[in-house]
Amino acid sequence: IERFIDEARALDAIRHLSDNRESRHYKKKDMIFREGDHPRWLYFVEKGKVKVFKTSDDGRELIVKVAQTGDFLGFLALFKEDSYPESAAALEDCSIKLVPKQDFAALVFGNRDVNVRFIKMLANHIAEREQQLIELAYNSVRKRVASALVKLSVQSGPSIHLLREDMAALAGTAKETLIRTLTDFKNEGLIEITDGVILVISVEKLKNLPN
Amino acid sequence: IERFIDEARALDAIRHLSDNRESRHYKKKDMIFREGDHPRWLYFVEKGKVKVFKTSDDGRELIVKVAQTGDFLGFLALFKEDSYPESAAALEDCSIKLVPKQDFAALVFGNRDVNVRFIKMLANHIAEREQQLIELAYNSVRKRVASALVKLSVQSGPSIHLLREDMAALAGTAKETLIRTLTDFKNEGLIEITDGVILVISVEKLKNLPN
DNA sequence: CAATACTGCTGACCAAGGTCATACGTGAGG
DNA sequence: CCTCACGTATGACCTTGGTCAGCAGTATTG
Repeated sequence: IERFIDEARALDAIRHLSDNRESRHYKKKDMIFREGDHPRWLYFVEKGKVKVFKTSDDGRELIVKVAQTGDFLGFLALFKEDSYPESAAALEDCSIKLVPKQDFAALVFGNRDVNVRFIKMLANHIAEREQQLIELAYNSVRKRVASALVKLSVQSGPSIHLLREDMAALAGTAKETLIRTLTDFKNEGLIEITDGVILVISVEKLKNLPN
Repeated sequence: IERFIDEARALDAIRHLSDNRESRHYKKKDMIFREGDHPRWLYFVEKGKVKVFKTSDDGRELIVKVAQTGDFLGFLALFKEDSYPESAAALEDCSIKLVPKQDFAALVFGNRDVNVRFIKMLANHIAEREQQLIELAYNSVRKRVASALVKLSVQSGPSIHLLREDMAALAGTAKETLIRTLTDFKNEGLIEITDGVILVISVEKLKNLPN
């Protein structure tokens, strides 16, 4: 399959996609799009962190992904052609570029390198979601919280600045249970907490948690 | 995006992909491929039902999808280019055609209609998995079992012939709990059970279960 | 034909974790 | 300056559902 793609060329084309677009500013907690909305743009995160989440019937949130600088949002709806299957909101102040969906589609279908790259990205997303599925199904809250901490620290460094409510939504548990688990980890020396900001001490131990 | 695709032509090309391939026979419970295996073929289900599942660290199964006649299996690994992120096994005797992965790749990247169709399919898969994610995270076992029954009856009729163990793996719960939930549903008149075969009586009530 | 799986089902028990209530500290606004 | 909103933290309680055990019925094997 490698013969189908020039990785560098693809990334280049994708990067140019967001050039010269008007960028919009969102403040912490602002909604970017809502489950059910009709898609008009593809969103490119220029700066800041964004949560992508689904809401259950009784209003509880599950964060499916934390996107940040360089990530695209909302590409799913472009191919379902009806409405977003998820919502997105700013976790901190951020600036986001809006790419008209036609431009994105034209690039994906007009440029073979981008096309292959995009398919790979979709395939990775599926694999990622399936991994989350077994974890949610059969792992204890303790392991899920640990896994969330590891993911966060891998993608944006050991210092994690997130609302407890959002961390809970990321681990798929209740806020109180998350807090208790964090204090456990603190007492076990796996993390430190100062002014609500979590500092991951031992990624390795968090990864290889028993039970 | 519709301007990019001729739906009928795509389906036609895809159907031809599996023509003139040697078909292999699997008996109930035979493994088709294992998580971690290296992919060589794409699998096309000619006849029978197949479970696609992941296994947790402690050996418990979560069925991610029940595939059947007309479905393709194992396409994920073709684009991750390393190994299957899931396993597949026959739920009943079935015959499956093996398509060399190069042929599939050539079709996907050589035929625009198929390309668009395939991307849509991947996008739908992601949306589907995300739906499963919130359900697993925040719905009671009762609702998850109901949802599994609905999905199964929608895709292959009201009469469900599955091992309790597999139904449990589909709902992400323990075998015993699944059985208890089924007898509840039976007592409430939502399903009937004769010789272990489940007959769904009221899909609507199962869909709109409270709590 | 006996013996040993395998599958469906039920009971008893217990722990993980969700819910509700409350308290404390901090920052914003009147 | 007081009050209110918000975020973190902890305690008490109780439900959901997982685990272990046992049993009956049927299929499979030597």
